[in-house]
Amino acid sequence: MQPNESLHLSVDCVLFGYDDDGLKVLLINQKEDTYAHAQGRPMSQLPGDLILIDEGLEAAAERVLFELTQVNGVYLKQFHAYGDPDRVKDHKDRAWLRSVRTMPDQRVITVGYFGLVSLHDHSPQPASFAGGVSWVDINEVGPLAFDHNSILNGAIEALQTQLETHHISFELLPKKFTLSQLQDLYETVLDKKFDKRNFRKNVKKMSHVVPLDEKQQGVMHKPAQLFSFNPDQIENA
Amino acid sequence: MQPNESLHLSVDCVLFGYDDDGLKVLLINQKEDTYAHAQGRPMSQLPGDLILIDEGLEAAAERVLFELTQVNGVYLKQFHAYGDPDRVKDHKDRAWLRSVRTMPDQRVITVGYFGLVSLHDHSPQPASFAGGVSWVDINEVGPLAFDHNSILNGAIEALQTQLETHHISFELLPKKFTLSQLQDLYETVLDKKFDKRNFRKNVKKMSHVVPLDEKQQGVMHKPAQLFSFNPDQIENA
DNA sequence: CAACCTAAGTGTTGAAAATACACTTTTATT
DNA sequence: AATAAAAGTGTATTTTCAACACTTAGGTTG
Repeated sequence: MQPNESLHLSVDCVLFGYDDDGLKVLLINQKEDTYAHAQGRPMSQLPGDLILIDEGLEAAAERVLFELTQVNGVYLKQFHAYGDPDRVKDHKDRAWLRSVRTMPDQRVITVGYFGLVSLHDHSPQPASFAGGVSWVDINEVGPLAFDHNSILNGAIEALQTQLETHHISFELLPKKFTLSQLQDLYETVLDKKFDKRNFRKNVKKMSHVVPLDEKQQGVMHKPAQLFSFNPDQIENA
Repeated sequence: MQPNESLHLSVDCVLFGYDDDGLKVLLINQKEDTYAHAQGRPMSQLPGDLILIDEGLEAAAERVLFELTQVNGVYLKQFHAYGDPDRVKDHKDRAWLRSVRTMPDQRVITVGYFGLVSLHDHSPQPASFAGGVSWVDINEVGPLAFDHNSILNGAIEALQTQLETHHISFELLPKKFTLSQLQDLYETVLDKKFDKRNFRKNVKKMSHVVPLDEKQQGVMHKPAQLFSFNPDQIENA
């Protein structure tokens, strides 16, 4: 038997964006004339694409994100491969596939990457040509096409794990940030509350979080000290 | 452009076996007439195979392991996908590929799974037809074909992480085991020493490790109490 | 059967880390 | 000058972690 003679491979990207009003994911709304339906409504999906014949997996993920957001150099991490033979065979998804693929019935294995961008400084706007691309609050994501809800869940778990084990928070914050912003980030991503004083005690131990000679301005309360990350100091523990 | 019109997908399995003299990996020695060379010696590789057209990823990994060991139901966990476009293009690997593949020049993306078996009770012997399959001590693995050394390293890291976060040690131990065996397992896998008394204090807190009314026999020292795992009691924390 | 060998088994103490908790300060606004 | 809003700060308690040495049970040996 000729194995996997027609088997396709894609990457799907879960791009997390964070700002002061929460954690969001970049989703694509399927176009009007081609969309799939869930309870009569058009569906969204994660950005993704088939990988090119000579392209590495991470390179493919970078390409997909760049095409959508024009942003380069986002933090990207592979988290899981999804290969259920029927993962693109659901009825609701077939119509859309027929409209965009030359071989819509092919099995597709996909490798999931999650990416992190800060929406504070510069909001990477969805590239103009990419109609229907939008940031959706992580708690307001409805049913997605294919198995994208479970891919999203996998990405959220991976993000939570990494936030606790690696030092990636600065990927989601502005270059200068307050300790309250840092704490809000942890609370949002990990979905639990921290004690303010204890949290700050822990931050003081992190040598890569450095205080600046600068304060918040224009706020109608005591202005907070600003901090930044020194990536050189990230201790790999 | 037609993307990935000829791109292959495989699974590679890192099967860890454990017994009282250490942690081993199942490796395949490439056959005499087809082998690749490293410094003039035949090379080994991880067991793996192209996935079949209608087969799930985990199913493919199970099949590969069953064909080699005749053992079913081993603990299996996906840990990473490897997709460097050149990962099977090294000169030393080409000869072997030409001898076993109909399309030896195709790019192959592979998904890595690691598996766990205890070599205490029943040693799963390499299936007879699979010539040149053997258990190699984890510290004595030489250069492997393709990128299999880095896949192996990825598997070891994943195993270490999981041992500390999930309760998987019983997959590597006999059904009845002593606390010294359990400690040896942790020390071998994590490559560090533990204090005996502190280790045993921690084990007493694990509700899924239950003492039996049974002791070791035939040892020329104080016989140890036997324990077993109660998988129902594994608290998912 | 006594001496001996081997690994099993067992508690305490001090240090470090994690938790719980409430008031004062600084700025902008009215 | 009073007010509103979030920033910033210290201590006492509990829990966890780390270090450390002798006694016990069974088998073997002379």
